[in-house]
Amino acid sequence: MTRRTPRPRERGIPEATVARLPVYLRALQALDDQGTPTVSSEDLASIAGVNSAKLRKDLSHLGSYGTRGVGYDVEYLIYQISRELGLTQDWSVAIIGIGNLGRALANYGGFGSRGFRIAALLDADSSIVGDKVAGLSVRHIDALEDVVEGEDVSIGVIATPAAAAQSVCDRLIGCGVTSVLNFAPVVLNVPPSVDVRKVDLSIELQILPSTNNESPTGTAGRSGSGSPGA
Amino acid sequence: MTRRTPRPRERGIPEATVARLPVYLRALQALDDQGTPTVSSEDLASIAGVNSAKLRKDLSHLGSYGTRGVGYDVEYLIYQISRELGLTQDWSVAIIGIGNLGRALANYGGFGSRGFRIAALLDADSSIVGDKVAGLSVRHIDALEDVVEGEDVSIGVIATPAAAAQSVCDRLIGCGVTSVLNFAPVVLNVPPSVDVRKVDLSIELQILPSTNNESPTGTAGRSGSGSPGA
DNA sequence: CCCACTTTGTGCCCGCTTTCACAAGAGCGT
DNA sequence: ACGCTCTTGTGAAAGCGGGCACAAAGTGGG
Ligand SMILES: NC(=O)c1ccc[n+]([C@@H]2O[C@H](COP(=O)([O-])OP(=O)(O)OC[C@H]3O[C@@H](n4cnc5c(N)ncnc54)[C@H](O)[C@@H]3O)[C@@H](O)[C@H]2O)c1
Ligand SMILES: NC(=O)c1ccc[n+]([C@@H]2O[C@H](COP(=O)([O-])OP(=O)(O)OC[C@H]3O[C@@H](n4cnc5c(N)ncnc54)[C@H](O)[C@@H]3O)[C@@H](O)[C@H]2O)c1
Repeated sequence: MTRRTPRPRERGIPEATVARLPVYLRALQALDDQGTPTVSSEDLASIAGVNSAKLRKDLSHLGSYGTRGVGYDVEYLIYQISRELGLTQDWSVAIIGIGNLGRALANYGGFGSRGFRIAALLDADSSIVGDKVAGLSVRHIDALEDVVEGEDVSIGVIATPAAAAQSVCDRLIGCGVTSVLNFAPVVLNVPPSVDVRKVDLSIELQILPSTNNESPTGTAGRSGSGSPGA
Repeated sequence: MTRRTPRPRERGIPEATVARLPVYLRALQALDDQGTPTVSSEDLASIAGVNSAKLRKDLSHLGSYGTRGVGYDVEYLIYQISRELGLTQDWSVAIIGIGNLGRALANYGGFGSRGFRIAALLDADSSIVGDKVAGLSVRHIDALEDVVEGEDVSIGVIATPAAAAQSVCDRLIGCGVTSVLNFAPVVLNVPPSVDVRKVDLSIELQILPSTNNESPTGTAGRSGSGSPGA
């Protein structure tokens, strides 16, 4: 107890913590759905697959929202984490490249339910433009600037072939998008003000055998899931 | 009784390094394709989007394969990294859950070219079973054990709904699969001998806005999956 | 043979994370 | 009020990982 202000000039919550908040959030929502009113750090940590001390330290960055001897109020914690993650407002997302992966993403219902609205689908292939995917009409990539402005898009999802990714990214940034989720297997070059996250499925596969193959007999493997995030 | 395992783990390449090796590998293959015989750590680091000192340190874990004053031999380095990652042999992969995501994965050509052979597609929905996807016939989940044994599957990719993921995972482990790539938004419970990696697209999205909202300092974009590592 | 130049491999330091361990707080039964 | 039990919040320590900076090693020209 050294702080008195509920929301001090916090320089920011550690990145590692932020990366785990969504995991806690999902666990909490599951608990909420089944009517659990409160949960201890031990139980929540177990569901989320992390150490309970880590969970408590993570949550302590948000403030003291727990009650000693009792635990955390599930609904209240959901609200606090959502607020911290900026999920209390909706974000508009544009998906660029409506191929195998782009379609899967567009058809996935799990985004909308979390405050992410898929606002537009864009592709360069004129034989795809105009198709209806997940209730949206695919628009031509030339309209990118118009779409971003018109739909107030702040997140771009790149699912184009690798060769097109950088130029698409540049155009997104050019019209004000500050967050990019990239599925193409290339390193995108962006100014520091833009946040890029990369999801590379091939790399995940390549890491898999090596981590496990290394030692002949029972090594200390990893039980939880690893998303180093960085 | 306070001290448990003093960390028996030794003899391995740092996990953070392993996670970057595939990135270097891809950069090297691009160089090889265009006929470049050698490359300096500076240049390779630039392509891979990392610090050159970090790259050198990463490579030093594999051995001293560089030549001072010259750089690294591209082909030789490709071989060494591939060997370290266990990519010199082929791995059989089974995809379970042939929905939006499972289909995208099955249709993706980038896996086969890297030593991963998609050996089987499995689903519980009998209206899907028998369909041809990416040249493979979808088989019923009941045949999982037979398929794993018959095709010598060592990597399972779970693309089922969250509710089915744990049971599918248990069955995979039960018939000898030691590596699992999980796309379902749940934390899988597995014995330490099994390596699970999670790719959670929703989480990536949720992290995106918050990381960028913060202060302008040090928010250089760039990240692995989650990864953070994870 | 020597010197100037290039590039690797690594010692060292620093900051971020994780984990432990425990005091302080909160509820409950008596 | 008191003591017991449960659980949080957090110092402190340990462990990684990143990056600077430099000596060592290799190349090429004269
Ligand atoms: N499908 C997967 O499971 C998978 C796995 C790992 C990585 N990836 C990566 O994701 C990306 C997409 O994969 P995919 O399987 O969907 O490929 P895909 O070829 O099926 O789809 C790519 C789409 O992008 C469109 N496109 C091409 N250039 C464009 C441009 N300049 N602007 C807008 N759209 C453009 C194409 O018309 C096509 O519809 C690729 O970079 C791939 O390497 C995919
Ligand atoms: N599609 C995406 O972009 C996306 C994004 C993030 C996360 N995910 C996650 O990936 C998973 C799959 O997503 P999807 O969009 O492909 O869902 P989907 O509903 O389209 O496909 C799921 C498939 O799994 C099959 N299935 C169900 N139970 C099964 C069982 N016990 N054994 C074998 N197969 C079974 C279903 O028949 C269906 O074909 C989900 O967990 C989802 O949350 C998907």
